[in-house]
Amino acid sequence: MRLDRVDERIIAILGADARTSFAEIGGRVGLSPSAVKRRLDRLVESGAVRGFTVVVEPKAVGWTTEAFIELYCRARTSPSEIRQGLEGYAEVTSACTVTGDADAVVQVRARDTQHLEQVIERIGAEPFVVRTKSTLVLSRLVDRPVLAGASEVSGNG
Amino acid sequence: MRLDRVDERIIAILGADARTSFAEIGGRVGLSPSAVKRRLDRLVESGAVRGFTVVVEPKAVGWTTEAFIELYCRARTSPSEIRQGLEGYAEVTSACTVTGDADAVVQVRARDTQHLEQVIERIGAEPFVVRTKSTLVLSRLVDRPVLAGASEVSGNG
DNA sequence: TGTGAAAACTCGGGGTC
DNA sequence: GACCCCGAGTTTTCACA
Repeated sequence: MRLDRVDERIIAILGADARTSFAEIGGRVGLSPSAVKRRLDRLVESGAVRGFTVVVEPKAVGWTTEAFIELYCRARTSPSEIRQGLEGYAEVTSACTVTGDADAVVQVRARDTQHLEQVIERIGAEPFVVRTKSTLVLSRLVDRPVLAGASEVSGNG
Repeated sequence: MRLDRVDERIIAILGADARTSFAEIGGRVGLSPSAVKRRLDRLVESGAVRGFTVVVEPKAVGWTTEAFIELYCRARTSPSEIRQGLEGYAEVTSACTVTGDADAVVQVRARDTQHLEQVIERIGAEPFVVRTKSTLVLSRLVDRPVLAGASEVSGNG
C-alpha cells in the first residue's frame, strides 16, 4: 500500500504513543477525528500497521539477560524450517536469516545467564542446527521498538 | 518494582493488543475495569511499562533493508560515547555493547541497499569507530516486539 | 478493591466537495 | 474518493465507600 505524508505522520504520532486519541492526532495533522480513524483502519487493513502493543522494560519484569545466537545450519535447511523450529520459544524475540558466515541470527531474552544457557542448549539441539555461536549483550544503548520518527526523515535520501 | 501474576497477565494481554479495553482485561483477569487501570497506571509510573506503540511493517512503509553492523571501537571508548554517537541516526533501531570480538552491535533499517551503504559509511566515520563489519538481513523469521506471552511461561525455568 | 456517574472517545451514517 | 459533521453506544476516569 502507498502511504502519503499524512499517513506517515499518523504512524509517527502513534509510534510515540499508541493511545493518542483520534481527536488529538487530527488536531496535529489537520484532519477530523473520523478521517484519522478511516486512515488508521486502512493502514491496519492493508497490513502496514500490524497492531498495537506495550513497550515493556524487560529488566523491570525480571528478564535481565539478552544475547545474540548465531545459527550454523545443516545444508539445505529452509528459512521456514528455522522459523518453525524457533517460534515456539518464548525467549526468542527476533530471528532472521543473514549473509556472512552464519545462516541465521536469533535474539533471545532470558531471566539470567543460567536460563540463557538452557535456551542456547535447547536451540543447539534443534535438528537443523549444526552449531551455535553466542554473543552476550552487555548494555543496551539504543532501543527503538518502532521506527521512531523514521517517517519524519524519510525524505533525506 | 515487583509484579504479581495479575500484573504479568495484564502486560501479556496488552502485549498482544494494546487497545484491549479495561473492561475486557478485567473480565479475563478477574478485576474491575478501574482496578485494571490503577494497576496499569502504576506499571507505567514505575517504568515497568515504558509506553504504547504501533507495530509497523517496515516493508509497507518503504523500508525494505535491514542489517547488523558490528562496531570495533577505539581503545577506551565508553558505552555512553557510543550511545551519544548513534542516537542521532533515525535508521538505528537498536544498539548494544557485546562480548566477543566486536565492541557493539548496531541494528539499522534503511530504504534500500544504497541508503544502507550511506548509513554504514556515516557510522564508520564516527570518531570512536575503528572499523565496522556488516551483516545483511535476508529474511525476517520471527519478530516479537514485546515478550509475547513471556510472562505466561516465566514459571518454567 | 468495587461502584457509579460524568466526561471523553469511538464508530458509523448521511451529505459535501 | 476523501472529507466533515453529528448522534448513539462504549470506554475511560475519578470521587467515594
